[in-house]
Amino acid sequence: MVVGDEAADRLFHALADATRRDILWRSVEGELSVSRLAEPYPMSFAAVQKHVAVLERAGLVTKARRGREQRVRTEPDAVARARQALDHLGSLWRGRVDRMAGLLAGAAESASESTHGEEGTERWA
Amino acid sequence: MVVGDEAADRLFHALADATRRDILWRSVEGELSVSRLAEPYPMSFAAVQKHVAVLERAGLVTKARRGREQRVRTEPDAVARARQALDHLGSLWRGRVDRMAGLLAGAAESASESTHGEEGTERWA
DNA sequence: CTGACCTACAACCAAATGGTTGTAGGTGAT
DNA sequence: ATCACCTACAACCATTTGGTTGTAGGTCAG
Repeated sequence: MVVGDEAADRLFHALADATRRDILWRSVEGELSVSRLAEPYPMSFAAVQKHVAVLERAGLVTKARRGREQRVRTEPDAVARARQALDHLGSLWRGRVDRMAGLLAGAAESASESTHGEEGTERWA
Repeated sequence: MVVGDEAADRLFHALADATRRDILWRSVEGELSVSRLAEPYPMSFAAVQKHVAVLERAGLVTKARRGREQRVRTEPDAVARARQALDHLGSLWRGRVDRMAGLLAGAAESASESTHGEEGTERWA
């Protein structure tokens, strides 16, 4: 593990399963109990429980006791973090294109710091 | 697999590993050969080869023969797709908040189609 | 042609994943 | 108190994953 970002590992891993994404989708629309969430899926309740646990460890959802059931709520900050990561990747790519365009154009503005490298910035914000 | 979106599975799974993210990051900055990419990591060349294969199956990178080596290039469209997916999730969440705010405010603009449900839209675009 | 290098792929292995069933602890209603 | 329900968690199993080594095919330089 060269870059060692456990949080991003958990985040993307949690998103890398259709059932979990579906759970997340449905949790966005309203807080549901775990058993209510489990109903549509062709698997045991325990399996869904595990999926929710994965989402929870990734910080994508939180559980809150509401009487005897436990309601699952999405945590939008985590989603925003994942988006930010991909945004950053996109900006890197755009930066590369800009740099190449700059080379082709003859490197007019050589003093610009935005193309300097940016090695010090955190990779995942 | 309730929603059955294999592409999203592969996409997020590919992103769910620090080494693969690092490879992707470095590939954005410039096309490198597989062996050049493999150099920094404390694992065998074959292991890195497998990581690149995972990124390739996810559509995140493509390989192009350049003489005897094979240069790895990032495919920005796939990154954009992943971002779109998370954007959609974010917009769903925002929509829910708006809907709740609307309920609290007394549902002034009831004719708005933006809060109607949107069940027909593809989940991953 | 030979040797060095880059790549591809198979075989194998330990560990993690995704699923199951079973058991047990709380909570609410009767 | 009892019953029904929701949840948590352990034990277990098949498959996948991430890593290894080894073998083999191309491609460039000498």
